[in-house]
Parts: sequence; structure tokens; C-alpha cells
Amino acid sequence: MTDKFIEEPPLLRGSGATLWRQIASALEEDIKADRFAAMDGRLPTERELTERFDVNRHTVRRALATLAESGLVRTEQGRGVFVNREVVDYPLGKRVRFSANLSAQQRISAGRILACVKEPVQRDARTALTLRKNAQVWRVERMGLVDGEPFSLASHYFSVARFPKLGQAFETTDSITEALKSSGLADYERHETRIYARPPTADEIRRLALPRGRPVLVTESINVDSDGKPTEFGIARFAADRMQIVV
Amino acid sequence: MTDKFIEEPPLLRGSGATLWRQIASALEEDIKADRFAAMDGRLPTERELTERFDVNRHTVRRALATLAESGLVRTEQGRGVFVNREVVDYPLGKRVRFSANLSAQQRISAGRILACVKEPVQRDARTALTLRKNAQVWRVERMGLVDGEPFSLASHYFSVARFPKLGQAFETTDSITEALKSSGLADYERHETRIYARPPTADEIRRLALPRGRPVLVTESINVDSDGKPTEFGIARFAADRMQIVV
DNA sequence: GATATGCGGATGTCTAGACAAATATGAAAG
DNA sequence: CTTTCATATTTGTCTAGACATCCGCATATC
Repeated sequence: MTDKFIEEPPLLRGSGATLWRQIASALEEDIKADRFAAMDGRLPTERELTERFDVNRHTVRRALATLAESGLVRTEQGRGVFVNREVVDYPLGKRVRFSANLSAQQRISAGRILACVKEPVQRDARTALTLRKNAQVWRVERMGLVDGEPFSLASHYFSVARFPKLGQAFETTDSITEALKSSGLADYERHETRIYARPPTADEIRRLALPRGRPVLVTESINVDSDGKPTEFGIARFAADRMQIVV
Repeated sequence: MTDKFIEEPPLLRGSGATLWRQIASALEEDIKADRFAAMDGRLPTERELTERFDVNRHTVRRALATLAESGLVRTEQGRGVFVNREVVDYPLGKRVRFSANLSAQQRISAGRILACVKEPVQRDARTALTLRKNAQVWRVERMGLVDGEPFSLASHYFSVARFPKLGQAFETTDSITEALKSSGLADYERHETRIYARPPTADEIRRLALPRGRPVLVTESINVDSDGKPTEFGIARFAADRMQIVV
């Protein structure tokens, strides 16, 4: 068949169940069956839905409003209604490892090292890592993936003096933890994290596949080794509509 | 003035701010200033609000819907729209004292002893306090108040054999903890609590100022002393729309 | 006195249509 | 090729009216 919805059963009128509830649950079913994937998660327009269900536009809007209320979809004026990707919890405990926690959420996390360069330390990283002026640091750019989709963009800074051979490690692994281990750092924990949000750059919009007008959530975190000495300064940018930080 | 809303400033039309948002915030302000107290927390009818703001009924309903969404009011079909009294958290930890927790919630708790009688123990209390048949118990009826409003009705049972002079203590205090202390019980903790709900009696409707059709939430709890011996059996009835139990 | 019945008033649902605001798209201009 | 502009599309807001459903209350009936 050419149209998935051509055989839509008519709504039950005057049966106790309201029309808008029936529409909402029909759409909810479609969403959960991923039937809007072909339209990149976009729902039919309100006009199309009025034809599909043969009701007034306001009745469709009532249904969409409840779906938006429950977080299942979001409406964007002038663009359409879109299925919300599921929100990923991002816990910020001292000893929590993101990938381990994601496994608990039945998700697959992965990453890709985009770049690894040696450069003079800049202001924030220098303060965080307590380095002297003009010290050399590794800057590692990494894209985090959840279920294969771009999820985060992170810049990690490490002292070259402390980890002289860290750069080579990233030729064989995409994991920060692995690379640090091969450089002699067995364990670390989160020391301090600051969280804020800002509008995205054009690059972030493209790389994180951000919807128009959505901010990026930024975390700046300092990790320390078992002696409490700072080992890493990281700035991570997240698609704010796809995750929430849990403290 | 005879009408609090007679001088309602007209809504700003075409000023960027939507009418329903202006209506919602005007009503929110009225609610927070307690201006519906004279009507027992009932808002004007939708028809009256359309006249007050000079808009269509649907526009008023849009505003009311958002207020209901945020929990500020509740609508009852065929009756009206009512201000929700704020919900009080009632934690059920072993060592938690209600009044102390309420202070943390910026509320004032108090109580009033309604009655204190000596009588033969009944079934539930006898099981809970492990007393023999026909043993005498104190039954203390107490009304709990939060911010001066009736909040709970509780029956407390204590063994007369264990606390022979407890009855006199309530002539000078309204606090259960105080009275027990004067009878030699310095400390106790919560042992077990069962929770259920049922329709209220006429007396409970009156004393707790229950809205029509609302159930009472009932807790049956056993407190024990530091040796683990049961000291108190209590049945408390709460207005379920004014509190939630936190376990 | 207790029980039905009916009525008015309240909120709930649905339809119909208009205009506003934001967006997407393609044509025209530089 | 890029920018600007007009236009069509899409969602947002508001109005108008009809009927349904639920509630409270007065009245009638047994």
C-alpha cells in the first residue's frame, strides 16, 4: 500500500470516548511503532490529520496538545509537529561512568575522536589544571554517540607534561578512559561540574542535529586522580532536548 | 467597594502578550493574594470571567487549563473551578518528626487535643500494642493543624498500665511527644505504617473541611520505644487533597 | 420522611471560520 | 553565488455557537 494510514478505522462518535482522546492514542501508537520515521519524525500537518480522522482542526489540536504535554511530541510554529527523541538521563555522581549508566538505560553509547592536538594551554583549562603559563596541553575533540546518534561534543584537556604519550593512544581507541589507562592513570573521579546553557553555534547545530532554536547544554567539569590532583578539564556540549542532567 | 474586580484593567490586545496568558497571570495573582477565600476558594464561573475580561469563553478556558495544568486550580464538571490548597509533604521515615519537617517546608504545625478517655482496648489497638483482653487504654483524639487549618484527625492509643498518668499530661500540653516524655518515654520511632483510603464520614467532612467526593487518607501506625516494645497505636485521617505521603 | 423528577447552571466537547506569527521555498536582483 | 523579497505553508490565537454531561436544588410523589 502507498499510504500507511489509508485504512484508518473511523472514530467512534458518541461512544463515551472523546474524539480527541481517540486521536491522541492513535497517534501515540503510531509514534511508538515508529511510523513517522520515514518523515524524519515529523507528524502529518494538522490539516492532513483533520482529513485522516475527519474532525475539526481544533479537535486535532486538542489531541496534539496532550501529546506535547506528556512530552511525546513538540510543536514548532511554522514548521510542524515532531516526535521527541527519548531523553537520556545523564547522572553526575562522583564515581558514575556515563557508558555504564547508559547500559542500564538499555542504550548503546559509543564515541569518535574527531581530533587530538598539542597546543598551548588556554585560560579556563589552565586554571582548572593548575598549569603554568604557556604549558602544553592535549586537546581532544570527541563526539559522543547514543544509539548511533550524535549526542555530545566534548573538548578534553590534559597536561602534556603529565601524559606525554597520550596522543598516540587515541590512534587505537576512541575511549578517553582507555587512553588514560594506557598512560598510567588507572582511576579518576569527578571533582566539580558547572552547568549552563547557551545558543548553539552553526557547527553545533550541524553536528548535534539540533532543532532550530534549541540551546546547547554545556558542562565544564574537572576530574581528579586518587590523590585529588586535577587530571582533566572537559567541556561537553549536549543537545538539551535529548538529555537531562541528574545530580 | 462591593466588587473586588470592578476596576479590572482592560487586557492589552495586540501587544505581543496573548490574552489567555494575561488572564492566567491575573488569576494567578488573585489566587496568591487569596482573593477567592470569600468564595471558599471557588473561582468565578467561566461566564463571569468572560465578562470580567471581555473575551470569548474559549479564551478563558485556555487560561484555566494552564492553571489546572500547573496544579494551581482544579476544575470539577458541573460545580466550578477551585483553588487547590497547597500539598504538604508527609514523610514516613523511621526517625522523622512531622512538625520538624513542616518547619523545613516553611509551615506552622500545631494541634489540639479533642478528647482523652480511658476505655477498654478494642481489637486493632490490642493486637498492635500486644495487650491482654479487657486491658485499659488511653484513647487520645487529636486534630492536627497546618498553617492554622485543620489537616488531620488522629486517634492515639496507649496502654494505661504502662502510662498510668498520661491523661493528666494532656491538661497542660497538646503535643503527644511532650505528654509521653512527662510519662517517662524519652524517645520512640516508627515501626510500621499501613496506608489506605476510604470515603469520609460526615464528621470527617465537617472537621477536615473536605471538598465533596474526596476520600480521606488513613494511616495506621505502630510506634515502638528504644527496646522495640510497642508504645503507641495511632490511626490518622488526612485530607488527601492537601497532603501526600513520602516514603 | 424518603424517593423521583425536572430544571437551571456549571463545565466538557466539537464544529466553523478568521486572522496573526513563524517558517520554508523559490524567484528575482545584485 | 549570495542576498533579498514575495508567497505559500504551518502552527498559534481568538471568536461564535451548539449540544453533551454532570451537579445541586427545588418540587412533586409515594
